Amino acid sequence: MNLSLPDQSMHSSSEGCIEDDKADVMLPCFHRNMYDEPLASYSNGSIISQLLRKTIHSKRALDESPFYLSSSAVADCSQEDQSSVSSKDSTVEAASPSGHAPTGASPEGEHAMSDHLQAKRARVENIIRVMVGSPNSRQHGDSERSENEARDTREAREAYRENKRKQRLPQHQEHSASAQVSRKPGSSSSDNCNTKDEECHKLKEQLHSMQRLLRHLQEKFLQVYHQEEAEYDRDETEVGVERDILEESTESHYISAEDDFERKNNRVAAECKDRIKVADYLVQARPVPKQRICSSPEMQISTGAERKSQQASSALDHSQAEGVGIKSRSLEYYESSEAHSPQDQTEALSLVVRNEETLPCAPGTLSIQLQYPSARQPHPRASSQIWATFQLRGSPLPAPVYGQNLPRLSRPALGDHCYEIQGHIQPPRPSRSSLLSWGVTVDNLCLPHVKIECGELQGMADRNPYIWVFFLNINVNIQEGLTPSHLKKAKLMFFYTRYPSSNVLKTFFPDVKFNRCITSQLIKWFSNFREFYYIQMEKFARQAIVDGVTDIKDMSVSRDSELFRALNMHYNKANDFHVPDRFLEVAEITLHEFYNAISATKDSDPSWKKAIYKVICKLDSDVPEEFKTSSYL
DNA sequence: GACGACCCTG
DNA sequence: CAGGGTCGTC
Repeated sequence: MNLSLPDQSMHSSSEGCIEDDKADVMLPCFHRNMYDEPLASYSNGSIISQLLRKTIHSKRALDESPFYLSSSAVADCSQEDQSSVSSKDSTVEAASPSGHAPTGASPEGEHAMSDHLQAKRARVENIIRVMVGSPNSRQHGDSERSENEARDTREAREAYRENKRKQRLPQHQEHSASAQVSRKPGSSSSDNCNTKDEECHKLKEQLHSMQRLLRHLQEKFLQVYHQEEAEYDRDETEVGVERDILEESTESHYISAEDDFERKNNRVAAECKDRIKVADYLVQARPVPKQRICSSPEMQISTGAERKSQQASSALDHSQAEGVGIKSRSLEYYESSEAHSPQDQTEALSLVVRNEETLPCAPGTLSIQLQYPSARQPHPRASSQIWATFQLRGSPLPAPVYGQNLPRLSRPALGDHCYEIQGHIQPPRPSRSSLLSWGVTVDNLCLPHVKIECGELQGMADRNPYIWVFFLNINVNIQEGLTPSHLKKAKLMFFYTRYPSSNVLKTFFPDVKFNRCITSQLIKWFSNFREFYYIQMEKFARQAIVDGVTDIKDMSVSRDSELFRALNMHYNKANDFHVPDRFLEVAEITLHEFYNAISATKDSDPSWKKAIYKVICKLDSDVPEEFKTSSYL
């Protein structure tokens, strides 16, 4: 078994390098969807929303990144699209490979067009109108402009009654109208060929304008992502939830935001506030029978095939099928090589067991709180975020809850705007009847309600693309507790730092609500890691001496060496993480330190290792920023 | 005395 | 990996 896989860098395996991906952010969307797929596939909402959804899905590296949409970006594209719309020359026939005979593009020629073609044109214009300005936007300030445009269009094409009718359709009918577009095959005469070519050209221009918009949005996204990496203070956003929500609608803090965008932003905020019961949204848990937990582990464990299948599902599939950006999934832990069934997890549960004996467990509730960011947010652009805090309520929650597999946010396969809850709430010891109330999977716990709420949001987003600004930044935090994933993350962090400070731990476990116990436990973890590390070093150093090694130059640590394999197996059991070269260097230095000390018989001193510890402590390196992402693993 | 690191044990 | 004991530091 080759334990050193140079190509399995953490950047490429889980997130992808941001810089590398930057150029291709939208390619999957446009290369495939924009030109190849029929527009009917976007019938479930605005095309922009759908495209954003797909595009975002292709950019998983931007998870949890702050994002804001500058008004200039919107204005640019809107202007382009508006002009395209007002050209009144677009049609979906442009995408048809069949081609049709040309026709005159003059008003006279248009009048000669068949009613059928006119109807199609009207529908296409309607689609474009949906893309350019949402009904919500029209309601709040663009209505005059839209109506004027519509009136101009009608005046220019008096004969287009169909067009008139379509443009007056209420928003819920617009979707169905747009869905009809590509279902009707073209049947125009050959006289329309020139017009169609021109319309084809116009439509492509509109598509390109949308492409530019998306590129602009994603550049902004990346820009903010990089600027905010080290600045975010989660605690600031967790307090004063409702007050902040209220304040948010009147306070905008975008550095480069212009009035237009701020107005839209506040409008969306107000809309969210009205339509969502933001704070204190409690969903009652529904306990499931004990047998379901104890005797049906397959219900809790996703097989590899299942997981692949789940991950293969696109964001569109999930979103359209369920209308929600939050899904549950079996905990990654159970799919890893560390444990293959709940019963395998035993040793790490002592804390939980200890607590559950003193804390009665009643049916839990899952609180979903969508928060607008605090006005005290240190970074102005962070005010474009919504925080969705998942919090267990309703009964004493065993704390710390390490080993209990609380739902956690994970980098989703669904897209950056779609967050999922992974894991299950289940008693760590299924045999304990006192914990049956926790024996509910997240699926059964609350997701139907969550879906409803998120479905509302998504529906809003479909009608108003601007709300995607907020969707993109929904973040989910569990309130407290360390999960097996946190342990795995800590082990990987050990490759960089053997002596992390509590501040470092807090920084790199942003989804953990720190208290004294949590901090101690994390520190204890690293203490255990060090213990294993130094034991291995001493063992191999002594073995080298026994083997007759006389020069430390003969003691190197490579990815093929037995020492590295032992360490890698301990900290990176799944071997899905590319251990940094620096760790090999530190390991080699440590090995040499032990060798030299033992050779000098310093080990007769009871505290002979302390000098080595001091040396190794200084070799700590910075943990990559990527580890700050709670769903990094 | 609180806290953390280390050591040892299970 | 957790718990308990010891020791050093503040």
